[in-house]
Amino acid sequence: MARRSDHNRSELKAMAIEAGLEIIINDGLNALSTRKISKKIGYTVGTLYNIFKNLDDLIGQINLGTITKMVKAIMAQNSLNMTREEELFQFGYNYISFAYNNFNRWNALFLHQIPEGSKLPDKNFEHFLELHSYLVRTILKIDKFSEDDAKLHSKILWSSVHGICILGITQKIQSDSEAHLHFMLKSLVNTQIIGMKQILSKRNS
Amino acid sequence: MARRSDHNRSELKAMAIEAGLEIIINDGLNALSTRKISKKIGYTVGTLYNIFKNLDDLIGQINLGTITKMVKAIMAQNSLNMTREEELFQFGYNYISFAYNNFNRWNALFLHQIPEGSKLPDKNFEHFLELHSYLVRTILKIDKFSEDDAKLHSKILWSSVHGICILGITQKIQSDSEAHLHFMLKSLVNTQIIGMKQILSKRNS
DNA sequence: ACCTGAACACCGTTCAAGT
DNA sequence: ACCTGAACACCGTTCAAGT
Repeated sequence: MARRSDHNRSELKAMAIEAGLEIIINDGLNALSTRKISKKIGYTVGTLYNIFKNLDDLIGQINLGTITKMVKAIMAQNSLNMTREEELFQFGYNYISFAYNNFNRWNALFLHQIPEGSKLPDKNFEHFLELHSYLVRTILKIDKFSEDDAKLHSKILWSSVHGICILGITQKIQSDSEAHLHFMLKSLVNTQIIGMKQILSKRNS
Repeated sequence: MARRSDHNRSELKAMAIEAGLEIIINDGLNALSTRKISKKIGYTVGTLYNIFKNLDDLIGQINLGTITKMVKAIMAQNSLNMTREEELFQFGYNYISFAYNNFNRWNALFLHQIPEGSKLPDKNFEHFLELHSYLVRTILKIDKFSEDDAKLHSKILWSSVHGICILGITQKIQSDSEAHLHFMLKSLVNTQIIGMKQILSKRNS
């Protein structure tokens, strides 16, 4: 048997990614398996290995879609008539909202850790670059920061927002609602901006 | 066959936890299996199910040990001749150091997510309470914060430190060394403290 | 009471064999 | 060239049967 060719290579790929995504959304990354995907798309497991290197590769491609969607969602409702400070807050707000409303999908980005060898950064995360440089640009507009300072602060802010997000949503700090996460975020951004400005003005005096 | 009784219940429990911990430390949580543990301790899988409810339970007990060790490590070198600010920094420093130097073990705390049902907070994390309240007390000494403010800021600081830690160590933000994580931490704590004070003094004026 | 061995229903991955 | 089916080496969990 073989060579059904009901679907070409790229169709199969799209079907597999779609099917896998559905499983992740409904039951989380840990519920995902090659066998479930193949059953869903009506092909044998072997077929998946014609298209993907292995399960890690497949998950990576699913996650790439999530990252793309996330970048869009975060950039979407930004920067009309906002102060710089509001822009930073909005960024965090969007980050948290996406995570909260797409939890399994978002969580899969961080649960998926490629085995050992490659201590290289996950290629997928380079697609957040647009967001990173948006943050840097916004910080640069707030005050006379050096490029290095802005990069540093943007990484700190990004990480902090992520920390609130992951610990809050997975209930590792007491935090009862999305609203409360946004409240923490508000305070974080406020203190961070004020502190950044202060340090800068002290250094320059 | 059966009833070897070479080891009593609590010995078996300790052996299983020890064996499991070793696997996690060497190869990460994803490499852990009941079958590997049982082989290591020289008993059948079935035996593990006399002692633990299931694998999640077993992992939970391994993680409890990690949390205990982590709390000790963080509290150990604290608060002699330090300013409040230094104490906060030292807290984060210890947090990051522990994570960096016990990565697989520390990471297991966050990779292990209990299936679905219980949206209750992971009982294990209540053992961080000592650290949380230490943070709150330290913040209260920095300035005239209300109890609520101190709790809020301690949660934010904790989360932010965690965010730097997890994104830095797993290479999701560009950060090349433990030293650089400490550098980010330094900046975070500085800006956070200054910001907190400023907001407080503005509110009171 | 404690432990085993076998069973069940799952995994990821490979590959000879079919069309 | 594409797909299958079977195989291999693994999983978590249960439980009758032995001591």
